[in-house]
This record gives sequence, C-alpha cells and structure tokens, in this order.
Amino acid sequence: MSAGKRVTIADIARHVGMTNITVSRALNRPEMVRADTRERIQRAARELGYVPNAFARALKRSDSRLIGVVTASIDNPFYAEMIKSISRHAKQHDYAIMLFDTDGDPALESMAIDSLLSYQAAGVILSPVTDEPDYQPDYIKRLAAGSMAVVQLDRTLHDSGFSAVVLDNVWAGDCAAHYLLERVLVQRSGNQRRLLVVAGPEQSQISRQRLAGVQQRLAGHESDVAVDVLWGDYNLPLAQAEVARYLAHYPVPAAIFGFNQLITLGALRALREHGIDRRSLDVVGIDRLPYLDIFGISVPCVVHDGYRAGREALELLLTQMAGEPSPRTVIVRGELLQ
Amino acid sequence: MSAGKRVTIADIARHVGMTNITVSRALNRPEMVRADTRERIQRAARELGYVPNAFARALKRSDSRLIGVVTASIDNPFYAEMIKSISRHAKQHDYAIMLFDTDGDPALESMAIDSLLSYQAAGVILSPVTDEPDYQPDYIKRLAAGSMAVVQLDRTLHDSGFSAVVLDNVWAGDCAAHYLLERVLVQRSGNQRRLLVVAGPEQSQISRQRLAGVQQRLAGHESDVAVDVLWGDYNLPLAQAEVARYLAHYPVPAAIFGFNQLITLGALRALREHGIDRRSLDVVGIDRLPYLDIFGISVPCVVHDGYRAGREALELLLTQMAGEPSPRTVIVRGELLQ
DNA sequence: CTGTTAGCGCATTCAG
DNA sequence: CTGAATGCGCTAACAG
Repeated sequence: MSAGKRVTIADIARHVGMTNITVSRALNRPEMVRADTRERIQRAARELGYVPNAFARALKRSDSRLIGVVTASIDNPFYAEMIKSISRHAKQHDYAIMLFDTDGDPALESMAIDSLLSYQAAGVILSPVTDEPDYQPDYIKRLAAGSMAVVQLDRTLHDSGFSAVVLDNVWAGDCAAHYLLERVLVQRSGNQRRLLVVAGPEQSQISRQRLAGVQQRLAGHESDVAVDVLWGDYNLPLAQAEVARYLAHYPVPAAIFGFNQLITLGALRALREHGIDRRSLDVVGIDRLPYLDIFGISVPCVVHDGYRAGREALELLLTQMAGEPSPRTVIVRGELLQ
Repeated sequence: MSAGKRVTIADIARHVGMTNITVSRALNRPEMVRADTRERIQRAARELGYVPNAFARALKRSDSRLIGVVTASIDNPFYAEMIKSISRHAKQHDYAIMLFDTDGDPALESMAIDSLLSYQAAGVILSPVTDEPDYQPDYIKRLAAGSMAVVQLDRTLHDSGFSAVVLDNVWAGDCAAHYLLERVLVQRSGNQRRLLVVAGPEQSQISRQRLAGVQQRLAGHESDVAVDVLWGDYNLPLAQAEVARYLAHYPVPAAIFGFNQLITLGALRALREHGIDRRSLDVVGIDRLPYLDIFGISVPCVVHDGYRAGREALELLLTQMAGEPSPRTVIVRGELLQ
C-alpha cells in the first residue's frame, strides 16, 4: 500500500517470520507449502501490495513469457485482425505481447528484433517491411544464431528458412481470374478482352505469386485475354496514380484486378476521377472492402481469414518454442466473396 | 555466433582481458573508456554476437524502458490509429510498447495492469473496457499506490484522478446537432421534426456528453425538434437491431445521429433492411466512414484526429514520468467532415 | 514442509 | 581511466 519502495518477497518473509524461498513457493507452488503458512503468506502479500518483479524472475529462470510481434502497419485492418488474434491466443498461454510497428522502416525493424533479443522474448511473429528477395536484413543471422523461435506472417524473408504462415497467393490470383473468365470476360467482344492487373512492387514475391495465379488460369483457358500489369506498391495513392496514368493512355480495360485492399480502392478512385462508372467494367480485389453492402455496393474480393492466420502463427510459434526443430509453412487459402 | 549459451558481458571481458565493468562502460558510456580499449571491446561484442540482457539491466537500474498500452479493441480503426501514433512516438524516446488487447473483458484488463506492474513499466496508456461510472476496477488502487505513470485515453475511469486525453464529446454532439438544425431540420415540416439519436450504453459518460451536446444546441435554438434516444452499445449489430425495432414502430425520423462509426453503419444497414433510402433522411455520425467518397457516397461525420490523440497521450505520459505530479486532461476537438 | 546457499547479468558504489 | 566488491529480486539445488 505504501507508495515508497516496492514490496519484495523479502518484505513479506520478514512480515510473517519466514524465509524468502518459502514465500516464493507459497506464491508460485502453493502445494509445496503447508496450508496455514501459505494462507498467512498470501494474505500478507495482498495486504502489503506485493507485485512480483518480472525482471528478477526472468533473469533467474532465463525464460520470459514474452512474444514479440513485428509488423509494418498495425493500421492495416488485415494486420490489425491478425494481431488481435495473436494477442488473444497468446494470453491464453500466459504470454504477453510486445508490439513493434515498424512503419515500413527497415532500421526500425532491425531495432525491434534487437529489443526482442534483449528482452529474451520466447518467440517473434514477424511480418517484414517487404517480401522482396533482395531484402536480406542482417538481423537474420542474429535471429538464426539465437534460441528465439521465429514465425513469419504473410510476408516472408526470401530463403530465411524460418517457419511461416502465408496466404495462398497463387490460388488467390487463380480464383479471381477464374471468376473474371467465367462470368465476365467471355461476354465481351474483341479488343475489349483486356485485363488490367494492379500489383504491388515488381519484386514482391506475393505479387508475383498472385500474378502467376492469374496467368496460370488464363493459360488453361485458351482464351485471348491480354493482361496489362501495373507494378507499384501496396498503398492507395500510388495505385490511384498508376491507374490514372494508364487510363489516360489506353482504352478502358474490360476488368481491373487490384492486389490488395488499398490498391483496389485506389483503382476505383482513379476510375471515378476519370468519370468512368465502375459498373461499366469489372473490378475484383484481394482483401475485404468492408461495409459496402450497406450502400448496395458489391465489389467481389478474395478474402482471407486474418483471425485464423493469426491463430495459426501463434500455434506454430508455440510448437517451435516447445522444441520442434524443423520449420513449417502453413498456407491459408482465401475465398471469393461477391 | 555460437548457438549455445548466451554471451554475456563477462565473456567479452574474458575475451579482451578486461573486467566486466569496463565492458559495461565501453558499451553504455563510451566516453568513460580509453578509445583503443573501447574499440577492442566493441569489436569483440560484435564478433561474439553479444546481446544485452534487458532484464538484468532493468533489475539493476530498476527503471524499465517499457510503456504499456491497454485497449479494448485494437481492431477498431480509430484505436489502431492512436496505437500506431503512440508506438511511433514511444520509439523516438526509446521506449518499447507492451500491448494488451482486453477484448472488452474486465478480467483481462486487470491482468494486463498486473503484468505491467510486474514488468515495472514506466507508464501505461489505458483505455478501459467501459467508461461507465459504476466500473471501478480494483486495480485503480494498485495503480495509484505504485509509481507507474498513467494516462487514460478516450475512455476514462470515473473519478480515478489520472491524467487523460479525451475527445470533446459535448462539442461533437453540439456540432452535429448544429449541422442538422441549420442545414436540414429547418427544411422539414411539422411532425417530421424528429431526430433519432443512436447512442452507446446508457451509463457511458461519452454518450451522455455527446447527448448533452445535442440537447444544448437544440435548446439554444428554440426549435421544436423532438429527440428520441436509443441506448445500446458501441457495436454494429446492436445498433442495427435497435434501429430496426424503432423503424418497425415509429415513423421514419427526419434525421439519425449515430454516436460512433459502428453505430452509424448499423443504423444505415437497418434503413436498408427496411427498404428506406438513406437519402430520404439525414444521417450524421461520429468517426470517419472511410473511402465512401470513392463510391460517391457522403455521410457527414464528426471526425477526431486519432494520430494527434495518441501523440498527446504519449507526451502527457512522458511529462508524468518526468515527475509532473498533478494530473492533466487534454481535450481533442474534432471537426465536421461532409 | 522449510531453510541455506548460491547465482542469473548487469551497473553502482568506492578505491585505486 | 580501470578494478573489486556488492546487490537488484528471485528461485534452483540441495540440505535439514
């Protein structure tokens, strides 16, 4: 209750006329202490306002109950959903979450990893700032050398060898292309059969896979659909600018496929900007565009279950922490929502 | 580099033929060590893959570089924005964030506080599960007794005496009501002059303030606008259900005012469900309904700058941590966006 | 069931 | 500028 010094186990010991270790046991392994002394100790702890010192405990036991989450953008709804899921499940296993939002900055990402190593985190769930193969941050070595479990989420470091939970990106591309082919493109005529894909960075593995999915589906179909690809980034303004520039130079395509939520929104905004009714062509996306049904709007999207992805990541991390040596990859497949 | 034991300061000391303390100094207060030995030590540290042990350091210095963030819903975009802002600014002051998503569960909230006390967090930014005055969790005592700085964010514990960053809720209500009066309600006739307010929980201080703002504005206007209030919670399904029930029993009001993003969306969905064109009446809300402009939809809203609120909260926390004894309250005013 | 001893890794005394 | 001793708070390991 006193605001001055912190109450330690020793204070309680003095208070009840026992030794430290007995107090420690009464608090952590109650069954090892006689019922009445246990009572006395626990009551004293409560009355004195005892708060265990997590640092001292972790130092002694050299195992922390900490899990790190490193992500580039907590304000991306898909990531927020995954983080919520991780947080919820971590709590069930008595782990606290240390969160790092790297804001797309590799330097911050590296510092985040160092912090986690420093805090002896039992594991990290990592979604790097980019998944381009060139990105080979030097913390990979530090991570691989240590005993910290690692699970990558959504974005992966090329060839890092860590476990991962990723989306089925090829399938997502395939699925959207299939939708476009079956329902849409077949109904159009001649040179209208043009699909505009608005992708992320040209080197992004995720974008490449999604595009591969599209191409694989088109190839199987023996159609004469032409694909134009705009490379950019996973944000709205750039996607909007790219699409605007495209529309200024080429005829309106039969369909547009946006590779994530923000890209799709950017493309739609560009259409509007050019005075083109979005219903005059077909737009599909990846990731949910929430609440549009309320306004009678429907944009078909391939959506992935972020809650599930988060859970899978945490479970994978726990098995790694339990000693499973071989890295595993879990693939989460989405579904087309119309 | 070795995967076995962690390398400590002592290993480095042995390696370079110095003692622990010199190594410690070379790493933390380089100016206290001769240049060449400092070099040797720092190089050895790098080569051996030394990682400082944050626990040992914190234990010794009894000051952690940890700030706790406790919130009910990281997946609420407004909260996500605030958390991102907190995270970004905390990093600038070399603090790491420990995040707790309480998921609306008071028990989890209490555990989160205990964890933070246990980790000797320098401060907490707290947004409790509810702001109803009845909610007086017993961790308040523990918090007040200790030396941890506390700043409440958005939602506050009634009479807790902690610093806070809150929204100007009265003003938000006033502002929306003003808009409705000036632009809208005056144009309607007789018994059509009915405003439906869809609020949060009946005891929520925030909802009460927003409602007070509405009533104050209406009172000042000497108008004959009647207000119906639906109490509920800050989520979509309940708001939708309440509004649906209202529409089943009463004539369509001249306007609907939703007290947060999800409530407004719920109300709009109820309208749609009842086959009522939302443009046949006036709908205003609090919180942004993002991206609707892309679809040519406009729902006027009072929006608050979450990024700023987060920054203010962190700054307030830092001043508290620096010893400022008197609690302060910062009020963030929103603006009407049409 | 309880106590003694010892040490986790680091940084603060105080001496050289 | 460098070192020796000491302790932060807690809990193994081994007694008793």
